[in-house]
Amino acid sequence: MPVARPETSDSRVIAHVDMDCFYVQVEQRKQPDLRGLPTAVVQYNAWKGGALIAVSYEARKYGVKRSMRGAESKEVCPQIQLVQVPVARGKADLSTYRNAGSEVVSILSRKGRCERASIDEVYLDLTDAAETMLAEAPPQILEVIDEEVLKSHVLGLNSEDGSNAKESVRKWLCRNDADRRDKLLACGAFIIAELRLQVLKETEFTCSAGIAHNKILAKLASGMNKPAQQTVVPFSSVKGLLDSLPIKKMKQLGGKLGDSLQSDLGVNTVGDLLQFSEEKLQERYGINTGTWLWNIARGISGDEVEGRLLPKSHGSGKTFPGPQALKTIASVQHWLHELCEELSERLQLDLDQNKRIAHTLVLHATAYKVSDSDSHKKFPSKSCPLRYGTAKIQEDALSLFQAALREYLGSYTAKIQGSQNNHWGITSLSVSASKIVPIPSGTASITKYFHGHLSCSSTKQSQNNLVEEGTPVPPSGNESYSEMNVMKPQIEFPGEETMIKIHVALQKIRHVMNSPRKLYRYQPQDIYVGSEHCSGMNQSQPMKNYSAEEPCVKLSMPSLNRQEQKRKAVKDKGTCSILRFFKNQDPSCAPQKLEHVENIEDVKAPPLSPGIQSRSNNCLDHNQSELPKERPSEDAGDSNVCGSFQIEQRRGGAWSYNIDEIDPSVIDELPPEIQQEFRAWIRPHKRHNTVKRGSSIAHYFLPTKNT
DNA sequence: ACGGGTCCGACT
DNA sequence: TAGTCGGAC
Repeated sequence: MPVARPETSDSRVIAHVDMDCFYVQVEQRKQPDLRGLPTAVVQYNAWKGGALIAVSYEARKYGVKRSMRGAESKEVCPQIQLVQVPVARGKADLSTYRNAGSEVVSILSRKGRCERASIDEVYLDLTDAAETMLAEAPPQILEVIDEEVLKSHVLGLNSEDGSNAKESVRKWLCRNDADRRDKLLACGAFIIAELRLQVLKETEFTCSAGIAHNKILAKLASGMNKPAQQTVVPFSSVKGLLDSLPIKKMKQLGGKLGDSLQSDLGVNTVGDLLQFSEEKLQERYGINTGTWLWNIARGISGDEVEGRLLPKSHGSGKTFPGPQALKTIASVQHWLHELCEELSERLQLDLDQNKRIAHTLVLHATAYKVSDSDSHKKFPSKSCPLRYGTAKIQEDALSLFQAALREYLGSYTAKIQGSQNNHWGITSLSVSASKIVPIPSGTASITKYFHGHLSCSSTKQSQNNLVEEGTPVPPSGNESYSEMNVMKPQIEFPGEETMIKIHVALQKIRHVMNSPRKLYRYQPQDIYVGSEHCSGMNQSQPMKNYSAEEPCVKLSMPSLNRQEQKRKAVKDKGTCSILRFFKNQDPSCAPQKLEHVENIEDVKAPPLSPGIQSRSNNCLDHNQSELPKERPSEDAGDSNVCGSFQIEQRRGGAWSYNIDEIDPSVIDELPPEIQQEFRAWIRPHKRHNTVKRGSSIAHYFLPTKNT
């Protein structure tokens, strides 16, 4: 449960963007003939036409639902087009959808801090962008307002149905006497409309969005008008919205907690929660959940947009329902091999593209067992340090499985392994990789080291230059990789093996030194400090309070000043409206190659100053890490790169990270300047509260909760 | 005997 | 910490 920040006057601008039936859209882009037709994506066509995992809005009109079987959907909608999920290694392969999701994230992350919430959803913190717009180009001064903005739904606006809806939206957007918080939301609506249009132009995907003062309300709103629409929740509409909102509609309350609220407390709407004191809720649901509920009832949530563009883990799994259950070790091994191969491939991609390393391998399975006293026992999960290389992962996964199976079967040990057994069956298997952290390129000496190989002599100076051109560096010295990427194209790596040694060794040190992030629970008299206790060396947490003079945001906003100019540029293609965008596309045509569509940056942001301009192109500052870059053309198999991992791992007694276990000889092999930094890391570090809070400390102060 | 395959976060 | 569990898409 996210920490709720009891900020009653939250003036952030948060957006939630939700792709419309995303998998369907991905398939429709691949196969444009399917556009406009009732379509669904199914996987595993074998049994009853496969299971639907995404349904187009055309198909939904016929009553087709997710979780129908393909055959079932044909019954209610005979003309439905069913597209199969790609299969690789005998299992569903979602990589095309993951990649499509990344395309979207890379666009949405241009205007502010961006959090990849799932394969097809993101949160954006547009506060700074909206502030800037309000200061420099508030809606009132705009002569022309984009169609897409006028089509926003504004909750609580009395004429939502009237024919003059657009006119009333326009009035709301431009109200001069409005609450400042609502003015900011209005700016957010402009920014989001533009981003959604940009997504459409560059990817052909439509999405819906919600704009509100916090994540949970934005999320709620984004689902209210779909597809291809956006919904704003003005501050003054929150109470009215929540009063009548069925409790289970709220994120996090759709499951057992929502059930309990209904049956145990008789709470049917979010508004009903208002009757209960915080203490009462805490008493029943615990201190965290209780406080969270109390706040949610009031539309309050301090959950922050994280600034993370990449997933935190990778997994690959498959179910083997009923009769297909695996009953021999050999078959388990076979499937583990398939799953591990996929996982390994994705890990290798992540390493190549994002310079990240996963540290933990986890095996999950479900199983059944016949006639045993505790046949209901769950199959335990097992994990171990992750060694790179497909074969290693396969080997380790199998060991984990066997350990888990022994535990699962208990005293009841199976003797026969070769052939069928009658005691147990495996109904699902999955392997996943977690604790994925960037390889440490941010530390000064390593950056220097790289830079040295770029034939820049003065290391200190070059470091500074890099920092200036790259991303603002959080004081903790672990940041995103913009700087690496800046130089990447030219780098001759100084021997990949050496580098990997450095990385792994540094990772271990960090691993040891990182204390787990503590949940900071709000107490009324407290100052809010988020969850930032020990962000020091953690995987770069974004600065929550990056300074107001972020060049990136500043720069992108003048584009809104040039609203009209931009309109003209776009107008040539017809209109800004998303619906009209599609009308203008000849459905019989092959999809346009969008790579060649003119970059809107060029249209809207004529060069200001060269230095700044280049920054705006690299506008990832709010975000922890970069999106995957183009796939390197060279094949990324299990290369020699992995070899050095293993050497290193073996020497250290690889099964637990202990700082004492780091082989000093590894360090000795490193270049001198890195050695030095290394030893500094090993020494007790004092980076506790050096986190720069920036000028807006006030941001962290809370009004005392009244009443 | 499940929508399947993944992700995430809290709790202990 | 590793492992479990719940929730969501």
